Amino acid sequence: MAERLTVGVAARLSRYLQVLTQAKKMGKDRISSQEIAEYTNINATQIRRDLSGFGKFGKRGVGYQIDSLLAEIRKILRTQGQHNIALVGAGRLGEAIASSPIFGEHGITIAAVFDTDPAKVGRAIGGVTVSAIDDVEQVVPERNIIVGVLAVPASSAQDAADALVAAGVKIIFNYSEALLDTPTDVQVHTSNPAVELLYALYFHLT
Amino acid sequence: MAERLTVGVAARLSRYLQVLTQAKKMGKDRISSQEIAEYTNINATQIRRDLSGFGKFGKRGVGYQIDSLLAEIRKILRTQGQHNIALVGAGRLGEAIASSPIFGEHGITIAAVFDTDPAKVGRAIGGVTVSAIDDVEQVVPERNIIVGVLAVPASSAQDAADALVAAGVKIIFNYSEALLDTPTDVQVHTSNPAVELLYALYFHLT
DNA sequence: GCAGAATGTGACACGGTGTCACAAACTCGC
DNA sequence: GCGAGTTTGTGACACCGTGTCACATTCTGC
Repeated sequence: MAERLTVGVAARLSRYLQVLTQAKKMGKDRISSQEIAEYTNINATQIRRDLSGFGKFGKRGVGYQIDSLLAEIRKILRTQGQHNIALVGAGRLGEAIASSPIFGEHGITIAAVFDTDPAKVGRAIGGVTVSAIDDVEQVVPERNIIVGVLAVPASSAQDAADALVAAGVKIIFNYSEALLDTPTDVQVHTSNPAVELLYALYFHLT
Repeated sequence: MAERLTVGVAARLSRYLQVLTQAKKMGKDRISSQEIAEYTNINATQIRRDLSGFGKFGKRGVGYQIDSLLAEIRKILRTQGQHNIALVGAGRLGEAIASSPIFGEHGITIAAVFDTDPAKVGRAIGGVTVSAIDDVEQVVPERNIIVGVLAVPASSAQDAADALVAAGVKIIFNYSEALLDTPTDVQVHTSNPAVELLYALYFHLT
């Protein structure tokens, strides 16, 4: 119950969350382990085993009720409530992120947007007013934010990361190619589409 | 030599590629397994073992020469040459992707951009002229493209994917939250920041 | 030439993953 | 209400990737 999940299980559960959310949007209300397997390329037996380790969520002969399974997985991942995050960078990428419905679907709210460019401060993107980067230290603790998303050029990524860390952010999603130096208690997730692409290409070529 | 890499090894090699590329940009020319370990959270012994499986690339007491190690890893991943990719969607996200230097750094060229909006066709983004989506079937084979990147809303993602698949694309990077139905010989990589965030949150909370 | 640093590699334990097989439980049609 | 079909839940087991310790080897710099 209170055991820590292994990275593998947690990763797969997240994946199920994604599939279930979409399946629900498509109007389905039940789903079988077989169907999830088709979308995730994860073995159906493995899926059932992952889930049955936490309780009996399915009905034999029927499958899983999407709504209740979603709730169960969120409970397991302890991510049921609302989460506030901060976005740094109000450029094209920042705007694209802010206006995406993808976060809202999973209970995540972009509660603050920052930019260094004075011309952008005060404008609203995705329903949030852009603040100056200097306000980070005040706004971040105030709104209980522990996750920051960097949508800035590589050249200013480290500065932005430093500001977030100083304000108490513990998880950073870095959408620049820069490597970030951060304290060990801060998790950095760097997304590098180019490298992921090379990785995918390798498996295509073999 | 011609063995297939396991997914774990390939994933780690990609990660090294990312770190090495950045380290090179920072002006370094040598790097130790220990330094790579700090940036990747991968065990230093594991790194050395991964690399030594393919040859003796490092010098004892010194470390690895970044340039030559980059070349070796690219050789192992068989991604040395130039790769052309297609981008679908010339909105904010598409523009952000097209103008990012991240692909060029790894030998990837955005060789075509498509959009359904006639107002965007003909405009240039990231140095490439936007084509109408109907041109996909002609342009994609012509430019030897097997990778497509979807930067479109979820509602049109499936249509765009269908067009790419029909034109011969085998690998799709999906930046919408939609689940895509594709033939089994097409790899789909769906990037879902919200789900990755929940995953990261779980480990922070424990 | 010596101290220090970093690689390359053997050995080994651990745990996650894939897989087969099968009972149990549910739905549906008749 | 019965039987056919479907799908979950689970035991058992083999396999392999991963982490780790240890240590010889080799290089740099002084």
